[in-house]
Amino acid sequence: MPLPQTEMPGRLQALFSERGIRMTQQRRAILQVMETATKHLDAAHLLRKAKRLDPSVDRSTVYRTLQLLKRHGLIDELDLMHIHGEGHYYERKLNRDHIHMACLRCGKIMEFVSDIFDKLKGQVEKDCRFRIVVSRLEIGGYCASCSK
Amino acid sequence: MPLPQTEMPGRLQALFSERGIRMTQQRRAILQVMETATKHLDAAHLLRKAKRLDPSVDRSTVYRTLQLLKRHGLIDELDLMHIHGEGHYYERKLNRDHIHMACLRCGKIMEFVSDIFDKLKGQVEKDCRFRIVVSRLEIGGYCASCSK
DNA sequence: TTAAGTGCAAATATTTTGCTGTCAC
DNA sequence: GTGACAGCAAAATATTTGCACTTAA
Repeated sequence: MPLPQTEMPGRLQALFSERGIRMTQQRRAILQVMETATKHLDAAHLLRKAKRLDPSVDRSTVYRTLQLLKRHGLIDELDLMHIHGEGHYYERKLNRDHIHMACLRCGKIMEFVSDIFDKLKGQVEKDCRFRIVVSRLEIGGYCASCSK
Repeated sequence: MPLPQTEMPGRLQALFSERGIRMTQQRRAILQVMETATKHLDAAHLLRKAKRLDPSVDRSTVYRTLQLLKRHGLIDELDLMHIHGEGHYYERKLNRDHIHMACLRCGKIMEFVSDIFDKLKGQVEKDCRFRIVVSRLEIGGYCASCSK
């Protein structure tokens, strides 16, 4: 039986103290941005938004906090087909994994949850005897409006 | 009915002339490395190997050729969970898409072909009315030997 | 012939690191 | 009090670009 792939939802700050991770003013700002973000953020955007909450936040603290969050499996790192440059995007990991689709024409990002995706991961765990920690399915192509 | 997702197999050089893409000594070297590679190469490895065939090959030509190959859908770009640094890996696109699994402990990269994966892509095309051009499923976790 | 491709060097973009001072616990 | 964390500046890594010269078709 595979372990659950994702974290329970909950406030990142609460998860930090549960795990005994030290909370700082800067981390609080960064976590708050991650929690309230409505779209996928790259490191530069995250920095800019966190600076609004706490101007002392430095770029390196953003990167160090992102590493911390990744290590704890609290966020996912995405490429989104590098639609805007070579950097990465980050999102809060929620209950259920989802697929990301990026429209190569209009740049829109769509998300999609699928039982078949879960089934596929189950197959990989079973057939390859591979214990999945993190998975990422990203698709590039043309959305309904752009392929009309 | 979705279009086929992948290129027919064939020598990259032949595909170039079919499409009227100009062939140069440097591109020939780079393509030959891509064609004969037994594992996933990053830009730096590709450059080093291409230089052995033609010492005049420059880093920028490698990047420009990679862009060309990507634009023509002849190669796939992978992250392989950034197991060694932040760069990308490249592989010849063959008949059938496959999943990449990277062991977070030993660094081994595994590939897996699955009908369920094809079915999942079919579902995305149908349910989201999204025309898929390129797709990438990368999984990080622990391989059979490492999770014993 | 000439548009496309190349090397070279420099620029850009992204991420990481060393160090010294500060703060959470 | 002390070990973990911070900012800052600089380095490291990865990729792109401008330009003048070269070459494939």
